[in-house]
Amino acid sequence: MVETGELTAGSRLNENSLAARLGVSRGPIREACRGLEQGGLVTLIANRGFFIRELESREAAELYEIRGALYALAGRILAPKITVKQAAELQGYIDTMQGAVAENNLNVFYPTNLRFHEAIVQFSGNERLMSECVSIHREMHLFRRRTLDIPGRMSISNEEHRTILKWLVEHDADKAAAELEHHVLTSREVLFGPMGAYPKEGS
Amino acid sequence: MVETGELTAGSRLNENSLAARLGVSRGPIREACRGLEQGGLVTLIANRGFFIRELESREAAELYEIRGALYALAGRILAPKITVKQAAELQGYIDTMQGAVAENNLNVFYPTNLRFHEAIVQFSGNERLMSECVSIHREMHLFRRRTLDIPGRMSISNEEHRTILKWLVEHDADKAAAELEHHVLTSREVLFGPMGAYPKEGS
DNA sequence: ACGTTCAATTTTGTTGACAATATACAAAAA
DNA sequence: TTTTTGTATATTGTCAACAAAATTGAACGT
Repeated sequence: MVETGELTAGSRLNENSLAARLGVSRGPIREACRGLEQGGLVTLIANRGFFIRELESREAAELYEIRGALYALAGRILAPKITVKQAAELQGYIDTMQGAVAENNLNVFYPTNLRFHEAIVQFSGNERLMSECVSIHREMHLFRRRTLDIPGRMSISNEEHRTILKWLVEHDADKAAAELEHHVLTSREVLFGPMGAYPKEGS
Repeated sequence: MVETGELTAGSRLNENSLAARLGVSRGPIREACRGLEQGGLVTLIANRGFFIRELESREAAELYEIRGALYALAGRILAPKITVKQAAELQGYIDTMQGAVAENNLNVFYPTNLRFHEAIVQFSGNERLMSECVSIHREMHLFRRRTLDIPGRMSISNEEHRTILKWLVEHDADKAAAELEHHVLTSREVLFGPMGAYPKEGS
Protein backbone atom coordinates (compact mmCIF):
# COMPACT_ATOMS: atom_id res chain seq x y z
CA MET A 1 0.00 0.00 0.00
CA VAL A 2 2.92 2.31 0.67
CA GLU A 3 4.41 1.50 -2.73
CA THR A 4 1.18 2.09 -4.60
CA GLY A 5 0.84 5.42 -2.86
CA GLU A 6 -2.42 4.35 -1.27
CA LEU A 7 -0.89 5.12 2.09
CA THR A 8 0.93 8.42 2.12
CA ALA A 9 3.86 9.25 4.36
CA GLY A 10 2.89 10.64 7.75
CA SER A 11 -0.60 9.20 7.76
CA ARG A 12 -1.84 7.19 10.68
CA LEU A 13 -2.77 3.52 10.41
CA ASN A 14 -6.15 2.89 11.95
CA GLU A 15 -6.03 -0.63 13.31
CA ASN A 16 -9.77 -1.11 13.24
CA SER A 17 -10.17 0.07 9.66
CA LEU A 18 -7.27 -2.04 8.45
CA ALA A 19 -8.55 -5.07 10.31
CA ALA A 20 -12.02 -4.68 8.83
CA ARG A 21 -10.55 -4.01 5.38
CA LEU A 22 -8.40 -7.12 5.41
CA GLY A 23 -10.99 -9.28 7.12
CA VAL A 24 -8.92 -10.14 10.17
CA SER A 25 -8.82 -8.94 13.74
CA ARG A 26 -6.45 -6.38 15.21
CA GLY A 27 -3.94 -8.89 16.52
CA PRO A 28 -2.41 -9.90 13.18
CA ILE A 29 -2.55 -6.27 12.07
CA ARG A 30 -0.45 -5.21 15.03
CA GLU A 31 1.97 -8.06 14.48
CA ALA A 32 2.43 -7.05 10.86
CA CYS A 33 2.97 -3.43 11.88
CA ARG A 34 5.62 -4.48 14.37
CA GLY A 35 7.39 -6.14 11.47
CA LEU A 36 7.07 -3.05 9.28
CA GLU A 37 8.32 -0.99 12.18
CA GLN A 38 11.58 -2.95 12.29
CA GLY A 39 11.75 -2.67 8.53
CA GLY A 40 11.57 1.09 8.84
CA LEU A 41 8.28 1.58 7.03
CA VAL A 42 6.20 2.66 10.01
CA THR A 43 6.90 4.12 13.43
CA LEU A 44 4.95 3.51 16.59
CA ILE A 45 4.08 6.39 18.91
CA ALA A 46 2.90 5.14 22.28
CA ASN A 47 -0.85 5.29 22.76
CA ARG A 48 -1.23 7.02 19.43
CA GLY A 49 -0.62 4.22 17.01
CA PHE A 50 1.39 3.35 13.93
CA PHE A 51 2.25 6.06 11.43
CA ILE A 52 3.67 5.68 7.94
CA ARG A 53 7.18 6.86 8.47
CA GLU A 54 8.33 10.18 7.06
CA LEU A 55 11.80 10.03 5.64
CA GLU A 56 13.58 13.28 6.38
CA SER A 57 16.28 14.61 4.10
CA ARG A 58 18.91 13.59 6.56
CA GLU A 59 17.79 9.98 6.63
CA ALA A 60 17.38 9.83 2.86
CA ALA A 61 20.92 11.13 2.46
CA GLU A 62 22.17 8.47 4.85
CA LEU A 63 20.34 5.77 2.92
CA TYR A 64 21.88 6.90 -0.35
CA GLU A 65 25.34 6.47 1.11
CA ILE A 66 24.53 3.01 2.40
CA ARG A 67 22.94 1.96 -0.85
CA GLY A 68 26.00 3.17 -2.72
CA ALA A 69 28.26 1.05 -0.56
CA LEU A 70 26.06 -2.02 -1.02
CA TYR A 71 25.85 -1.68 -4.80
CA ALA A 72 29.59 -1.19 -4.89
CA LEU A 73 29.99 -4.39 -2.92
CA ALA A 74 27.75 -6.22 -5.35
CA GLY A 75 29.86 -5.04 -8.25
CA ARG A 76 33.06 -5.99 -6.48
CA ILE A 77 31.79 -9.52 -5.92
CA LEU A 78 30.30 -9.91 -9.38
CA ALA A 79 33.20 -8.56 -11.46
CA PRO A 80 35.49 -11.59 -11.13
CA LYS A 81 32.79 -14.09 -12.00
CA ILE A 82 30.30 -12.42 -14.34
CA THR A 83 29.13 -14.68 -17.18
CA VAL A 84 28.51 -13.66 -20.76
CA LYS A 85 24.84 -14.43 -20.31
CA GLN A 86 24.62 -12.11 -17.32
CA ALA A 87 26.48 -9.40 -19.18
CA ALA A 88 24.07 -9.79 -22.09
CA GLU A 89 21.10 -9.35 -19.76
CA LEU A 90 22.59 -6.18 -18.31
CA GLN A 91 23.30 -4.92 -21.83
CA GLY A 92 19.66 -5.55 -22.67
CA TYR A 93 18.56 -3.29 -19.83
CA ILE A 94 20.96 -0.60 -20.99
CA ASP A 95 19.49 -0.79 -24.51
CA THR A 96 15.97 -0.53 -23.14
CA MET A 97 16.96 2.48 -21.11
CA GLN A 98 18.58 4.03 -24.17
CA GLY A 99 15.24 3.83 -25.91
CA ALA A 100 13.61 5.44 -22.91
CA VAL A 101 16.14 8.26 -23.00
CA ALA A 102 15.39 8.87 -26.67
CA GLU A 103 11.69 9.37 -26.08
CA ASN A 104 12.25 10.88 -22.61
CA ASN A 105 10.08 8.17 -21.07
CA LEU A 106 10.69 8.03 -17.35
CA ASN A 107 8.02 5.35 -16.88
CA VAL A 108 10.21 2.94 -18.80
CA PHE A 109 13.56 4.22 -17.61
CA TYR A 110 12.86 4.12 -13.89
CA PRO A 111 11.81 0.45 -13.51
CA THR A 112 14.46 -0.73 -15.95
CA ASN A 113 17.07 1.22 -14.06
CA LEU A 114 15.92 -0.47 -10.88
CA ARG A 115 16.04 -3.87 -12.54
CA PHE A 116 19.56 -3.20 -13.82
CA HIS A 117 20.86 -2.56 -10.33
CA GLU A 118 18.84 -5.36 -8.84
CA ALA A 119 20.30 -7.76 -11.39
CA ILE A 120 23.86 -6.83 -10.42
CA VAL A 121 23.07 -7.50 -6.78
CA GLN A 122 21.33 -10.73 -7.66
CA PHE A 123 24.21 -11.92 -9.84
CA SER A 124 26.60 -11.30 -6.96
CA GLY A 125 24.99 -14.29 -5.26
CA ASN A 126 24.87 -12.65 -1.86
CA GLU A 127 21.24 -13.25 -0.98
CA ARG A 128 21.33 -11.18 2.14
CA LEU A 129 22.71 -8.26 0.18
CA MET A 130 19.78 -8.65 -2.17
CA SER A 131 17.15 -8.49 0.55
CA GLU A 132 18.95 -5.59 2.19
CA CYS A 133 18.85 -3.67 -1.07
CA VAL A 134 15.16 -4.23 -1.72
CA SER A 135 14.47 -3.24 1.88
CA ILE A 136 16.34 0.02 1.40
CA HIS A 137 14.59 0.61 -1.88
CA ARG A 138 11.24 0.15 -0.16
CA GLU A 139 12.19 2.64 2.48
CA MET A 140 13.24 5.14 -0.19
CA HIS A 141 9.64 5.27 -1.35
CA LEU A 142 8.93 7.23 1.81
CA PHE A 143 11.04 10.10 0.55
CA ARG A 144 9.07 12.41 -1.63
CA ARG A 145 11.64 14.13 -3.77
CA ARG A 146 13.14 11.85 -6.38
CA THR A 147 16.12 12.29 -8.59
CA LEU A 148 16.52 11.49 -12.28
CA ASP A 149 13.71 13.81 -13.31
CA ILE A 150 16.35 16.48 -13.56
CA PRO A 151 16.84 17.23 -17.30
CA GLY A 152 19.71 15.28 -18.78
CA ARG A 153 20.13 13.02 -15.77
CA MET A 154 18.73 9.99 -17.57
CA SER A 155 21.27 10.25 -20.34
CA ILE A 156 24.21 10.72 -17.98
CA SER A 157 22.92 7.90 -15.80
CA ASN A 158 22.84 5.46 -18.69
CA GLU A 159 26.34 6.47 -19.72
CA GLU A 160 27.44 5.43 -16.26
CA HIS A 161 25.59 2.15 -16.66
CA ARG A 162 27.67 1.48 -19.73
CA THR A 163 30.86 2.21 -17.82
CA ILE A 164 29.78 -0.08 -14.98
CA LEU A 165 29.09 -2.94 -17.37
CA LYS A 166 32.40 -2.32 -19.13
CA TRP A 167 34.38 -2.75 -15.92
CA LEU A 168 32.32 -5.77 -14.95
CA VAL A 169 33.01 -7.65 -18.18
CA GLU A 170 36.69 -6.72 -17.91
CA HIS A 171 36.61 -8.33 -14.44
CA ASP A 172 38.01 -5.18 -12.82
CA ALA A 173 36.40 -5.35 -9.37
CA ASP A 174 37.85 -2.12 -8.01
CA LYS A 175 36.87 -0.03 -11.01
CA ALA A 176 33.39 -1.54 -11.16
CA ALA A 177 32.83 -0.96 -7.44
CA ALA A 178 34.10 2.61 -7.65
CA GLU A 179 31.90 3.40 -10.62
CA LEU A 180 28.83 1.91 -8.96
CA GLU A 181 29.42 3.91 -5.80
CA HIS A 182 29.98 7.04 -7.86
CA HIS A 183 26.81 6.32 -9.80
CA VAL A 184 24.60 6.17 -6.72
CA LEU A 185 26.35 8.99 -4.91
CA THR A 186 25.92 11.32 -7.85
CA SER A 187 22.18 11.25 -7.27
CA ARG A 188 22.80 11.84 -3.61
CA GLU A 189 24.93 14.87 -4.20
CA VAL A 190 22.47 16.41 -6.61
CA LEU A 191 19.92 16.28 -3.83
CA PHE A 192 21.88 16.73 -0.64
CA GLY A 193 25.39 17.98 -1.26
CA PRO A 194 28.71 16.29 -0.52
CA MET A 195 29.12 12.95 1.27
CA GLY A 196 29.26 13.00 5.03
CA ALA A 197 27.28 16.22 5.22
CA TYR A 198 23.77 15.58 6.43
CA PRO A 199 21.13 18.21 5.74
CA LYS A 200 18.89 19.56 8.46
CA GLU A 201 15.20 19.05 7.85
CA GLY A 202 13.81 21.43 5.27
CA SER A 203 16.75 21.61 2.89
CA MET B 1 18.73 -13.13 26.09
CA VAL B 2 20.34 -14.15 22.82
CA GLU B 3 23.40 -12.04 23.58
CA THR B 4 23.82 -13.43 27.08
CA GLY B 5 23.60 -16.94 25.68
CA GLU B 6 20.51 -17.63 27.72
CA LEU B 7 18.70 -18.47 24.52
CA THR B 8 20.78 -20.68 22.26
CA ALA B 9 20.50 -20.76 18.47
CA GLY B 10 17.89 -23.15 17.17
CA SER B 11 15.84 -23.29 20.35
CA ARG B 12 12.15 -22.67 20.27
CA LEU B 13 10.49 -19.73 22.00
CA ASN B 14 7.55 -20.88 24.07
CA GLU B 15 5.08 -18.02 24.05
CA ASN B 16 3.37 -19.09 27.25
CA SER B 17 6.61 -19.44 29.21
CA LEU B 18 7.95 -16.13 27.97
CA ALA B 19 4.68 -14.40 28.73
CA ALA B 20 4.59 -15.79 32.25
CA ARG B 21 8.26 -15.00 32.74
CA LEU B 22 7.90 -11.38 31.69
CA GLY B 23 4.56 -10.91 33.38
CA VAL B 24 2.59 -10.05 30.26
CA SER B 25 0.22 -11.89 27.99
CA ARG B 26 1.04 -13.55 24.70
CA GLY B 27 -0.01 -10.61 22.55
CA PRO B 28 2.95 -8.34 23.31
CA ILE B 29 5.27 -11.35 23.16
CA ARG B 30 4.16 -12.14 19.65
CA GLU B 31 4.46 -8.50 18.60
CA ALA B 32 8.01 -8.37 19.94
CA CYS B 33 8.87 -11.59 18.13
CA ARG B 34 7.53 -10.19 14.87
CA GLY B 35 9.98 -7.34 15.36
CA LEU B 36 12.85 -9.70 16.09
CA GLU B 37 11.85 -11.71 13.04
CA GLN B 38 12.33 -8.70 10.77
CA GLY B 39 15.58 -8.01 12.60
CA GLY B 40 16.76 -11.48 11.69
CA LEU B 41 17.08 -12.81 15.23
CA VAL B 42 14.21 -15.28 15.09
CA THR B 43 12.30 -17.10 12.39
CA LEU B 44 8.68 -18.07 12.43
CA ILE B 45 7.57 -21.50 11.26
CA ALA B 46 3.84 -21.64 10.71
CA ASN B 47 1.94 -23.42 13.48
CA ARG B 48 5.20 -24.35 15.15
CA GLY B 49 6.31 -21.05 16.63
CA PHE B 50 9.29 -18.74 16.80
CA PHE B 51 12.78 -20.20 16.79
CA ILE B 52 16.06 -18.50 17.57
CA ARG B 53 17.57 -18.27 14.15
CA GLU B 54 20.50 -20.44 13.20
CA LEU B 55 23.04 -18.61 11.12
CA GLU B 56 24.46 -20.96 8.52
CA SER B 57 27.98 -20.57 7.21
CA ARG B 58 26.64 -19.17 3.99
CA GLU B 59 24.68 -16.42 5.70
CA ALA B 60 27.54 -15.57 8.05
CA ALA B 61 29.85 -15.24 5.06
CA GLU B 62 27.36 -12.93 3.40
CA LEU B 63 27.10 -10.81 6.53
CA TYR B 64 30.87 -10.46 6.74
CA GLU B 65 30.94 -9.04 3.24
CA ILE B 66 28.17 -6.58 4.00
CA ARG B 67 29.76 -5.52 7.26
CA GLY B 68 33.04 -4.97 5.47
CA ALA B 69 31.36 -2.68 2.96
CA LEU B 70 29.62 -0.73 5.71
CA TYR B 71 32.76 -0.24 7.79
CA ALA B 72 34.57 0.83 4.65
CA LEU B 73 31.85 3.38 4.03
CA ALA B 74 32.19 4.68 7.57
CA GLY B 75 35.91 5.13 7.10
CA ARG B 76 35.39 6.82 3.76
CA ILE B 77 33.02 9.34 5.32
CA LEU B 78 35.08 9.90 8.43
CA ALA B 79 38.50 10.32 6.84
CA PRO B 80 38.01 13.85 5.49
CA LYS B 81 36.60 15.19 8.75
CA ILE B 82 38.15 13.24 11.61
CA THR B 83 39.11 15.43 14.58
CA VAL B 84 42.21 15.12 16.74
CA LYS B 85 40.01 14.22 19.68
CA GLN B 86 38.37 11.39 17.76
CA ALA B 87 41.77 10.16 16.59
CA ALA B 88 42.99 10.20 20.18
CA GLU B 89 40.03 8.11 21.29
CA LEU B 90 40.71 5.55 18.58
CA GLN B 91 44.39 5.51 19.54
CA GLY B 92 43.31 4.82 23.12
CA TYR B 93 41.42 1.74 22.02
CA ILE B 94 44.44 0.56 20.04
CA ASP B 95 46.64 0.94 23.13
CA THR B 96 44.17 -1.00 25.24
CA MET B 97 44.09 -3.74 22.65
CA GLN B 98 47.88 -3.79 22.56
CA GLY B 99 47.87 -4.53 26.28
CA ALA B 100 45.34 -7.28 25.67
CA VAL B 101 47.56 -8.76 22.98
CA ALA B 102 50.53 -8.79 25.39
CA GLU B 103 48.70 -10.84 27.99
CA ASN B 104 46.68 -12.76 25.38
CA ASN B 105 43.44 -11.54 26.97
CA LEU B 106 40.59 -12.03 24.54
CA ASN B 107 38.06 -10.79 27.11
CA VAL B 108 39.59 -7.34 26.88
CA PHE B 109 40.50 -7.44 23.22
CA TYR B 110 37.12 -8.46 21.87
CA PRO B 111 34.92 -5.71 23.37
CA THR B 112 37.56 -3.05 22.75
CA ASN B 113 37.86 -4.18 19.17
CA LEU B 114 34.10 -3.88 18.85
CA ARG B 115 34.18 -0.42 20.39
CA PHE B 116 36.95 0.67 18.02
CA HIS B 117 34.87 -0.17 14.99
CA GLU B 118 31.70 1.18 16.50
CA ALA B 119 33.46 4.47 17.19
CA ILE B 120 34.49 4.84 13.55
CA VAL B 121 30.93 4.28 12.44
CA GLN B 122 29.64 6.66 15.08
CA PHE B 123 32.13 9.38 14.13
CA SER B 124 31.00 9.10 10.52
CA GLY B 125 27.79 10.74 11.65
CA ASN B 126 25.58 8.45 9.57
CA GLU B 127 23.11 7.32 12.22
CA ARG B 128 21.40 4.80 10.04
CA LEU B 129 24.75 3.22 9.26
CA MET B 130 25.31 2.94 12.99
CA SER B 131 22.05 1.14 13.69
CA GLU B 132 22.60 -1.09 10.68
CA CYS B 133 26.01 -2.11 12.02
CA VAL B 134 24.78 -2.93 15.52
CA SER B 135 21.94 -4.89 13.96
CA ILE B 136 24.40 -6.94 11.94
CA HIS B 137 26.60 -7.41 14.96
CA ARG B 138 23.63 -8.73 16.91
CA GLU B 139 22.84 -11.16 14.18
CA MET B 140 26.46 -12.35 14.15
CA HIS B 141 25.96 -13.64 17.67
CA LEU B 142 23.85 -16.39 16.13
CA PHE B 143 26.89 -17.82 14.39
CA ARG B 144 28.79 -20.15 16.62
CA ARG B 145 32.30 -20.14 15.25
CA ARG B 146 34.12 -16.92 15.91
CA THR B 147 37.35 -15.63 14.53
CA LEU B 148 40.24 -13.91 16.31
CA ASP B 149 40.81 -16.87 18.61
CA ILE B 150 43.15 -18.16 15.96
CA PRO B 151 46.71 -17.79 17.35
CA GLY B 152 48.37 -14.60 16.24
CA ARG B 153 45.18 -13.10 14.82
CA MET B 154 44.88 -10.53 17.62
CA SER B 155 48.31 -9.13 16.94
CA ILE B 156 47.78 -8.92 13.19
CA SER B 157 44.36 -7.42 13.75
CA ASN B 158 45.72 -4.61 15.90
CA GLU B 159 48.41 -3.88 13.34
CA GLU B 160 45.61 -3.33 10.85
CA HIS B 161 43.89 -1.04 13.34
CA ARG B 162 47.01 1.10 13.39
CA THR B 163 47.04 1.26 9.61
CA ILE B 164 43.38 2.22 9.53
CA LEU B 165 43.91 5.03 12.02
CA LYS B 166 46.95 6.20 10.07
CA TRP B 167 44.96 6.64 6.86
CA LEU B 168 42.13 8.29 8.74
CA VAL B 169 44.33 10.97 10.31
CA GLU B 170 45.98 11.52 6.94
CA HIS B 171 42.47 12.12 5.55
CA ASP B 172 42.97 9.52 2.84
CA ALA B 173 39.42 8.25 2.38
CA ASP B 174 40.15 5.62 -0.26
CA LYS B 175 43.04 4.07 1.64
CA ALA B 176 41.13 4.08 4.91
CA ALA B 177 38.09 2.48 3.29
CA ALA B 178 40.20 -0.13 1.52
CA GLU B 179 42.04 -1.04 4.72
CA LEU B 180 38.80 -1.30 6.70
CA GLU B 181 37.25 -3.57 4.11
CA HIS B 182 40.40 -5.66 3.99
CA HIS B 183 40.41 -5.83 7.79
CA VAL B 184 36.91 -7.29 8.01
CA LEU B 185 37.27 -9.50 4.98
CA THR B 186 40.44 -11.07 6.34
CA SER B 187 38.39 -12.62 9.12
CA ARG B 188 35.87 -13.71 6.57
CA GLU B 189 38.45 -15.45 4.43
CA VAL B 190 40.01 -17.25 7.35
CA LEU B 191 36.62 -18.79 8.01
CA PHE B 192 35.00 -19.14 4.63
CA GLY B 193 37.45 -18.70 1.79
CA PRO B 194 37.55 -16.04 -0.93
CA MET B 195 34.93 -13.34 -1.43
CA GLY B 196 31.92 -14.19 -3.53
CA ALA B 197 32.25 -17.87 -2.75
CA TYR B 198 29.53 -18.97 -0.37
CA PRO B 199 30.04 -22.21 1.54
CA LYS B 200 27.42 -24.90 1.64
CA GLU B 201 26.19 -25.78 5.11
CA GLY B 202 28.68 -27.84 7.05
CA SER B 203 31.90 -26.29 5.83
C1' DA C 1 12.98 -54.60 20.10
C1' DC C 2 11.10 -51.51 16.74
C1' DG C 3 7.77 -48.97 14.28
C1' DT C 4 2.72 -47.50 13.88
C1' DT C 5 -1.70 -45.74 15.36
C1' DC C 6 -4.53 -43.03 17.96
C1' DA C 7 -6.08 -40.37 21.79
C1' DA C 8 -4.61 -36.77 25.28
C1' DT C 9 -2.07 -32.80 25.90
C1' DT C 10 0.33 -28.87 24.64
C1' DT C 11 0.99 -24.88 21.76
C1' DT C 12 -0.03 -21.73 18.21
C1' DG C 13 -3.24 -18.48 15.62
C1' DT C 14 -7.02 -15.65 16.08
C1' DT C 15 -10.73 -13.40 18.12
C1' DG C 16 -13.67 -10.37 20.96
C1' DA C 17 -13.82 -7.81 25.29
C1' DC C 18 -12.16 -4.46 28.56
C1' DA C 19 -9.34 -0.72 30.67
C1' DA C 20 -6.31 3.22 29.78
C1' DT C 21 -5.19 6.86 26.94
C1' DA C 22 -5.78 10.25 23.48
C1' DT C 23 -8.76 12.97 20.38
C1' DA C 24 -12.82 15.81 19.09
C1' DC C 25 -16.29 18.78 20.20
C1' DA C 26 -19.26 21.74 22.67
C1' DA C 27 -20.01 24.89 26.53
C1' DA C 28 -18.26 28.39 29.59
C1' DA C 29 -15.06 32.03 30.84
C1' DA C 30 -11.77 35.71 29.73
C1' DT D 1 -13.39 36.54 19.39
C1' DT D 2 -10.20 33.65 21.67
C1' DT D 3 -8.94 30.57 25.18
C1' DT D 4 -10.00 27.19 28.49
C1' DT D 5 -12.47 23.45 30.48
C1' DG D 6 -15.19 19.42 30.66
C1' DT D 7 -17.41 15.62 28.49
C1' DA D 8 -18.28 12.24 24.88
C1' DT D 9 -16.21 9.54 21.50
C1' DA D 10 -12.73 6.95 19.32
C1' DT D 11 -8.41 4.40 19.52
C1' DT D 12 -4.73 1.94 21.51
C1' DG D 13 -2.72 -1.62 24.73
C1' DT D 14 -3.58 -5.73 26.91
C1' DC D 15 -5.83 -9.76 28.23
C1' DA D 16 -8.39 -14.17 28.52
C1' DA D 17 -10.85 -17.52 25.80
C1' DC D 18 -11.48 -20.48 21.91
C1' DA D 19 -10.41 -23.26 17.59
C1' DA D 20 -6.90 -25.46 14.85
C1' DA D 21 -2.68 -27.59 14.49
C1' DA D 22 1.26 -30.00 16.26
C1' DT D 23 3.51 -32.70 19.79
C1' DT D 24 3.64 -36.25 23.15
C1' DG D 25 3.12 -40.73 24.90
C1' DA D 26 0.97 -44.98 25.58
C1' DA D 27 -1.17 -48.98 23.53
C1' DC D 28 -0.84 -52.08 19.84
C1' DG D 29 0.95 -55.06 16.19
C1' DT D 30 4.73 -56.88 13.60
